[in-house]
Amino acid sequence: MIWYREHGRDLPWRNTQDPYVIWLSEIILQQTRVEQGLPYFHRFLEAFPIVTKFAAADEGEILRLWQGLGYYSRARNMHKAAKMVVDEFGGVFPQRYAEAIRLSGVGEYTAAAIASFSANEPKAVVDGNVYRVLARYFGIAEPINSSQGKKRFAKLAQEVMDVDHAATYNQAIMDFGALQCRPKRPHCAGCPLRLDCVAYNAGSIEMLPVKLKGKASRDRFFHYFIIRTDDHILMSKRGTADVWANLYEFPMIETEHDTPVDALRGSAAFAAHFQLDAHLFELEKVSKHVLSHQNIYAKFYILPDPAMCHAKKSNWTYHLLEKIDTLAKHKLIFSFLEKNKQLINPKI
DNA sequence: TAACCGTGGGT
DNA sequence: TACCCAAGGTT
Repeated sequence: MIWYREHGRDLPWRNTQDPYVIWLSEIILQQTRVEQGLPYFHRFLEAFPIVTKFAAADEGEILRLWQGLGYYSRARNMHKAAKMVVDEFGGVFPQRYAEAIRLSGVGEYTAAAIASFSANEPKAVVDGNVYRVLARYFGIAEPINSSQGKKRFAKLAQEVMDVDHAATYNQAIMDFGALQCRPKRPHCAGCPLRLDCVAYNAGSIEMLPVKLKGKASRDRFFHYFIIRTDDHILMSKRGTADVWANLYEFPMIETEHDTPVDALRGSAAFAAHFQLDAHLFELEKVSKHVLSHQNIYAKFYILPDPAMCHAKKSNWTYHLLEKIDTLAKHKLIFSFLEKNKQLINPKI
């Protein structure tokens, strides 16, 4: 397609038919901008040039490489998937849709991407770009995030795809959505499809696609405690049932409402872990972190005397100060560490 | 099936 | 500012 040759972006995973490399790039790019994902793609490919190396790594190393990308379940699912490739496919990464979709973290979109880009299997990709292009071109006002809408768009995408050029078609329609039929201020004036575009002719480009709104975010209040000896610092590994699963952070207490330090020190949760007369230095004002479905208000405190922490939870463990770089942490923590290096490393 | 899962950039 | 969006998937 001429348009693609002129405007398509030259990205490293486009010049390969290796399903492992395609899988790597597709998982990294889920809900992620190319500019943000690109360095991670290179980082992972360098650390794990083949899928068997990925499978052999430990989860901590993978999460550490993933640190900062968000949606950390993608990293854990990749590890599972790599092990599945070794155990169930003899270490040969599957190219077919029916096989790829069995892998953890690989859904319909990613399986279609792997199958079409690696083997030209005629499976249409349906991502945010495709929803937008189809909704506008065919003038479909059905919500793209309702279950019925998803089925309708998936069916339509498969019907209109060029089955003889699956890889090129899939790449092209996504590029078309990203660059030409973009969300805001699309380039309709010079669009080669505008004469047949239902939404363009109806003047409803800006209204499509339709997306149902989710419910509002909830507010959460996190209180983090910096507890260190001369050469160690107490860190806590998060559980699996909540945000930032399996990542490390400082020991913390969550409160139901915005809680001033004095009220915090009087709380049962505080008494469960700390001496009641423990000194507490408040470090920063509350910082707000907006996540997908929650607003997290975080405060940091220093507990100058580590002995005042008398009851450590089983997931609270001391780590050498010089080793905390090797722990996978979420953004709230590693950006705090970045801003407060002198607190953690007195040698600086 | 609707809720949940991060982070960053654009408007 | 507050919201939308970005190469989605799992439970």
